[in-house]
Amino acid sequence: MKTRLHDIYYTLYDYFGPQHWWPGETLLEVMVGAILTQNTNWGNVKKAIAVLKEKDVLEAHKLKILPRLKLARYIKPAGYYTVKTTRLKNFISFWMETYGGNVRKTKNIETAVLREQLLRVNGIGQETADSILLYALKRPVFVIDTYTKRILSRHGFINENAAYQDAQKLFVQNFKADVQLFNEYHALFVRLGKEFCLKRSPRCAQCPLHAKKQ
DNA sequence: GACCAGGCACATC
DNA sequence: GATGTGCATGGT
Repeated sequence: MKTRLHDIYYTLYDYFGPQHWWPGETLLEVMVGAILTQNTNWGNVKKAIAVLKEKDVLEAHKLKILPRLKLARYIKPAGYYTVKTTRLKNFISFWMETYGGNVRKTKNIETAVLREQLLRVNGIGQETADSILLYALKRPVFVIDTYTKRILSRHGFINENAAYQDAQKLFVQNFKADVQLFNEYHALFVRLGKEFCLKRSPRCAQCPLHAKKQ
């Protein structure tokens, strides 16, 4: 059954086109990016990732043995570099110890189990876990971030202080699980958020969703 | 110089 | 369970 959430998807897709998410050449780059981008502008994350590439350490086994002080220095442009160093180290330990850094070993693990394992890693919350699940491990979970929440509440789907699950439930109930759709839809929300729904943006009324209603 | 950015954990009540 | 706070860089 078609709902307004379907209409919004097509409106955004027509307006912006495909977003080609997640930007990243390897699985690990996507995972690392998911942690580095926590409450951080993507432009800063790109700088940090560029340094990791330049230093040739953007591989699980290399990050595993990289001294914390060096890692902290490399990721400095992404901000919060002390906590993020710990978070990256925690994640890499989990990834290496549980799956040997090998995505094929996750093949027979249920998405819900993987999600719980990720959430148990200190420094990985719901959004980061879901980003890793969707964009790195290709599991059909919908990622809820600040922009998505803001847009959903501004359009009356949830209230402003709704829980993560409340927002996520909307997509579980209205769409059948589809990695490509969830990938594109979330990326489109972020694009819309960046361009039109900034906190003090005077452009909110001009966004393609508002324009279409009139 | 203020404000913002693709969160999360921890302290405190 | 809700609410507040620290974490930090770089662009606008």
